[in-house]
Amino acid sequence: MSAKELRFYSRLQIAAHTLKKRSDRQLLDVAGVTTAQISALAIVASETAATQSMLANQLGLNGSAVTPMVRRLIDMDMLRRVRDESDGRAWLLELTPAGRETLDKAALITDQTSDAVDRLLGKKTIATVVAAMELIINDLD
Amino acid sequence: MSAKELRFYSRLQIAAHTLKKRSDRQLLDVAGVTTAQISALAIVASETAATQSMLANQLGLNGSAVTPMVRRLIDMDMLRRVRDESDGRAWLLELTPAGRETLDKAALITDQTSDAVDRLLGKKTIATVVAAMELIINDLD
DNA sequence: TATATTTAGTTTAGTAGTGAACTAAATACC
DNA sequence: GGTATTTAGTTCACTACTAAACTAAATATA
Repeated sequence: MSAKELRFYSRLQIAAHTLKKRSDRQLLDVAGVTTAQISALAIVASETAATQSMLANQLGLNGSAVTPMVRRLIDMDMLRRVRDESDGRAWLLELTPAGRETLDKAALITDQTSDAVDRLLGKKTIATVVAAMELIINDLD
Repeated sequence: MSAKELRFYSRLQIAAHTLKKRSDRQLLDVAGVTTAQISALAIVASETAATQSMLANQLGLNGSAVTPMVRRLIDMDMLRRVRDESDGRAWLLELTPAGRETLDKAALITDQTSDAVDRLLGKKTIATVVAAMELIINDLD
């Protein structure tokens, strides 16, 4: 059966959306942030010199989506930004203590979700799906 | 490797978003509609008595998302709606000739995307991924 | 039959994304 | 060194989603 016959596109979109909805609900409840915001905080935490364009790149987003997202995180006191000394156009992003605390609190939820996915799909299927997602992200002409 | 270690959630979200972005661009260019709108039109076309709650259900959306989506499609003259005789709360949705024409035109693009996915992933992987997405949609507690 | 509950759809305020057009800094190039 | 191009970020108008609170019709129940 082909991608068309199996309605690959629809099922991928609906599954991603269903999982996002569930995670957003739990995260908002426990840590007061959305999954998109946690993704951004996680990237900033893992990079020594995070900029907005790096964020856009790693999240697969347009730069214009990152501007309001960073603004909201700054308003929430999760993130701080300073001008990059070596590039007057760029901002360097860093976590505030509150941002780090939120990231830790959120990990309790995201780990639970991962465990549920492990139980539901099994390691072999997870590896196959992740490899397929990598191909779609990087190699779809 | 577990879902957590492989960052299953992130990769699923980014792949779904990347594919959506690409499809939206092509569809808007050729048929003047988005992938979300085509999904809605496709469901209305396949059901004999489509209502908004059925649409919400099949798309995994909240009902409140469907109201403005249907309104836009009616404004674009792709969809018509009439009160359900047997249930005074519900609307019955049907395609206009322009809606059917758009759906046909869009199929040229969505088929191309499916073909690209077929070449990129292969039938076996596609079947595995679709089965995994079904599990996430239906069986994630 | 009257009341309670469920179901279909809407409204509102907020988050999250797009693409296009823009400013300003950095870089390439002749 | 001056011009052209690229890159970082912003703004704008738009689509698209959420949860919560709502109206009104349908259904269940005491």
